[in-house]
Amino acid sequence: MPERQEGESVFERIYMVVRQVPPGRVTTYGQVARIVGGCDARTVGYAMGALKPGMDVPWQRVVNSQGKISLAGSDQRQRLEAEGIEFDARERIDLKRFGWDGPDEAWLEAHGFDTMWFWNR
DNA sequence: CTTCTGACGAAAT
DNA sequence: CATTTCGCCAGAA
Repeated sequence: MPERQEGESVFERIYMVVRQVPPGRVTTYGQVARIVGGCDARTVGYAMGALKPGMDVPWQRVVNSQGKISLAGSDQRQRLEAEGIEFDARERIDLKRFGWDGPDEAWLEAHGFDTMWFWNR
């Protein structure tokens, strides 16, 4: 079974996964937590909140399970629209259209994540 | 060492 | 639909 590498905190593994989300697609706090394993959606939120300038993580591509933006008063919506993502009249993103499928099995394997996620996704 | 504090989610009520 | 509850974090005070 996959184990965390020495020196890799849960936050660092969360950032690794979020960096895999391509422009024009979004993931959710819960989905990232399921991929990383060993943490929950709340932890992913904490990790995003702990980002510091220069960390190069596409935080704008992480939205909540309802397809809405959780961080009010930011330019998150503008950033996403600039990538081609559309919002409906209720400020929601259609996850069926813009949701990310998640990393492929090879990537999970190469980075020490549980590949069972791939089959349970 | 303890307490507090944040970008969440699913289920039960 | 609105609330409540509780769950594998990290850094600052």
